[in-house]
Amino acid sequence: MTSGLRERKKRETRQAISDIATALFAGRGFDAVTISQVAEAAGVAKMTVTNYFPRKEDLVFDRADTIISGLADAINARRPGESMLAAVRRSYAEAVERADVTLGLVGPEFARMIQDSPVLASRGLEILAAREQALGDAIAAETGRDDVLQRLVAAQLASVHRVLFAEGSRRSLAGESRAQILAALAAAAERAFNLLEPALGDYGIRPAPPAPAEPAPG
Amino acid sequence: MTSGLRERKKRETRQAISDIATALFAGRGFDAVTISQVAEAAGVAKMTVTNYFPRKEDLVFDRADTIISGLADAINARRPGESMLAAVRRSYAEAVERADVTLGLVGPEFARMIQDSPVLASRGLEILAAREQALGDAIAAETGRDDVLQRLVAAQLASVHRVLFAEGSRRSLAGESRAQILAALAAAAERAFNLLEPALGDYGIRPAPPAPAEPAPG
DNA sequence: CACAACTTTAGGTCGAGCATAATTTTCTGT
DNA sequence: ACAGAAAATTATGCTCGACCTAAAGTTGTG
Repeated sequence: MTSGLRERKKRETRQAISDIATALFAGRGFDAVTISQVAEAAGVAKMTVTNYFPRKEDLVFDRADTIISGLADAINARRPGESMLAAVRRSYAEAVERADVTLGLVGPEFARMIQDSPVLASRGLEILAAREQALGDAIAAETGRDDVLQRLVAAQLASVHRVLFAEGSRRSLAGESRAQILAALAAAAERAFNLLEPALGDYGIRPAPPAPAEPAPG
Repeated sequence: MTSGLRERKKRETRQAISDIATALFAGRGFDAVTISQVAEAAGVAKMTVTNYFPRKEDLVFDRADTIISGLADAINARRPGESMLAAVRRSYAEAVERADVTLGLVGPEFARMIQDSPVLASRGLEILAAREQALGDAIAAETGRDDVLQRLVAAQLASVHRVLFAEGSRRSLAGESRAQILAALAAAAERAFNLLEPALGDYGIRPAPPAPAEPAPG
């Protein structure tokens, strides 16, 4: 269950630690803040911080799971007749619609914090690699095949998100407004997905489902 | 100059340390060998190892620079009338021709060593990211433009190498022979580059050079 | 041959990550 | 409500990578 006092406290403690840590990092820089300082600021033991966040980077990339599974989810949620490319394109458009932070709208301090810390940048790469891996797994599962081609398709689809994320971060760092960035990203996404259209336009189209409760023909 | 005794000794020391370290790592695993042990085995002080290889991972990825600049070099070396895609395709074919190690023919122990160490795997991602970055820079320099499109082209081209590298490593780990792997990679590369052909076939074609010492027309 | 420039070494600091056991807090059954 | 089980948190201590500084050793040069 997720309703007991124990579970609630755990979630609260975890969130409190993460919040305080992010604030400290954004202010002084990731490498200039020690885990002990985070623990002290959060009013817990150093070991408790380590228990919740095995690596220091985890304090920053708290929602990594969502990002990692996002593309695979988009593939799995594609509609009948929709190609994988179309599904990813649609999921991106929807993310723009709701101004999703994971598009790169992370705020200047946050972007700078990551950029200034090799450890964080490296962890970012790991997350992106894991996302592409998860997408590749999903594609392999869907198509029933797993060779270079499936992995390359995954790489191409994931590349769009990745490059657009970099663009979003760049514009965010440059001080552009959120609306400005979203408009630019939407336009760039159009061009980017269009580039992939000839190669991937008819790849992984979900077949129409078996006819519903209509009287079967014959 | 690089001919003095001092320079020669430096190169020898560096190489000796790197060789001994790689042997130790391959035998016992990257994380199970400390820098002190490497230093002791090489007969130098711990600090000397650190001086040559600021990070422990550098002991393994010694020739990272070559890999990082490889794709950018391929772009820059393309022939008149040759597209960027064609240049990368050709450079890959040439690498297969000479059985280049960087295709993923790294040997089972080496591949396992990297796979078993999060630190090394992460450093591998950094190198791949740096290569894509360098390729993107080269493309931007050549085209005189640097926006999402150029970076996406770089991502797609680099993806081929990356996915094929993973395939090479996988087959290497599976115990396939070098010749077997090379044949498989060559075939897969054909399919992979063909997939990109419609999107990138006429991107970044190098213009014909100004006519040579022929009498100018008119 | 002496001095400058450079390399190597010695010794120490700091922080992340991990292990273990003790202690406190929450949950469960009666 | 209470005892005992289970889980979370804390206290303590260790190893190792990364970094710093000063001294000692080595090579190049006038």
